[in-house]
Amino acid sequence: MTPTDDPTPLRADARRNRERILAAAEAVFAERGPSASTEEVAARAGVAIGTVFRHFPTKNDLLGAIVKTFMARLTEEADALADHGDPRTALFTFFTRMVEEAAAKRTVVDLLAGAGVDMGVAKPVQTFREAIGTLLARAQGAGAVRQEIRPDEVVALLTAACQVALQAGWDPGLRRRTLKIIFEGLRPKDDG
Amino acid sequence: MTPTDDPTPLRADARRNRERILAAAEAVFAERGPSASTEEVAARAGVAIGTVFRHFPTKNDLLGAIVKTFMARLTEEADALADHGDPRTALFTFFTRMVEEAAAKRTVVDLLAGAGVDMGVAKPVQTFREAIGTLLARAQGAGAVRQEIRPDEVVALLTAACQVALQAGWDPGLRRRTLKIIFEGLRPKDDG
DNA sequence: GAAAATAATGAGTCGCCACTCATCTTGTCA
DNA sequence: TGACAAGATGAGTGGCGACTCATTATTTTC
Repeated sequence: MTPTDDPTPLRADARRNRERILAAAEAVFAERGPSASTEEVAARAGVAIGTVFRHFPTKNDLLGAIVKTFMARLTEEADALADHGDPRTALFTFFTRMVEEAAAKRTVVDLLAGAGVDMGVAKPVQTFREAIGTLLARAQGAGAVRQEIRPDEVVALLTAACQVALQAGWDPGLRRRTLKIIFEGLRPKDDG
Repeated sequence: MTPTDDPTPLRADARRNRERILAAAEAVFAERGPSASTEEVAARAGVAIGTVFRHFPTKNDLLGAIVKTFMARLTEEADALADHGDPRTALFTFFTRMVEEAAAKRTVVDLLAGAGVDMGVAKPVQTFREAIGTLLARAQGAGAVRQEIRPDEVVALLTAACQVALQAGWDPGLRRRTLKIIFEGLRPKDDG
């Protein structure tokens, strides 16, 4: 379980380059989406193209690594809200925050919502869904969300909202109003 | 305005091929999305690749033609519902129908929601938005939708739902339940 | 401070795909 | 029916992008 006792520890320069590549890939894919070229990632990382492929044998592996990191970050955030936030608002806060970030995370949104690309991120995605489930359960316990709503539906709505947040011409006002409609749909009828 | 008095009417075989290409393109792009190759369209149409490019000088032109047709069909459908349907349910009926079709219309959904590809379909899209606006106004007039909701928000929600309907693993049950949440968000508070 | 192991380099390969054009075919019209 | 314009054909071009590998460079190790 400890990541430090790998069979063959990386050489110093290799470790450094790996980090640079991940950082560059995150930036490039965030801007240009998953179809950005590996060349561009290499250039941004200040590294030759071959080095990228040494660390990540296929482009899919690179994308998978990014998505895994991002999902972990989101899960952590959801867990923190579940532990320390107001149960009545935590789900809505998280939802809003994630949609706001969506525009900057084109790749993750595209891949999560997109065609059935697999790339071995099933486990992080599952963990993420569980974190959402916790937020939802707490909101329901506090009477802020209708009882019959299931985690799958929330994840679907969340994905949908993020997808649309990528669109051009989505000003913050429209985003806020659209989210409000979704939230109204989640709330119990008698909620003020 | 009459499309028959073009400067140079098409030859019989050209007219026939044009129709075949459009039909093939609609099918291929529906299945494989907008990244499907022009070769595949030509093959499905039973026509050489050069013929496709004679009728549609760029792939974008071909995509634009398909999208235009589809938007026109949708607009027509929305107008029909506005004229003959129950105002209380017409918007919801249309919404549901369009989302159900989304899985079969990958290209249109991708392009509508996607990056700012322009391809000269601005006018049909505008017309479509107006048709949605009519449906919405009638639903509001009948008290089936809250007054403060604007057409832009409905279009955003519609696009979002269609986007997500493309996902693998979306069974009809999940789709129905998710749409229900959205519809709850649109309805007035005191609505049964 | 070499030798050995590991990593970086980047020109090159391969396949895909939008698009072209010289040549052949077919519809049209007198 | 024959001549000509309009259209169809499909091998070819160019560019792009994922991926390879022989060579060169840098660490590590003793």
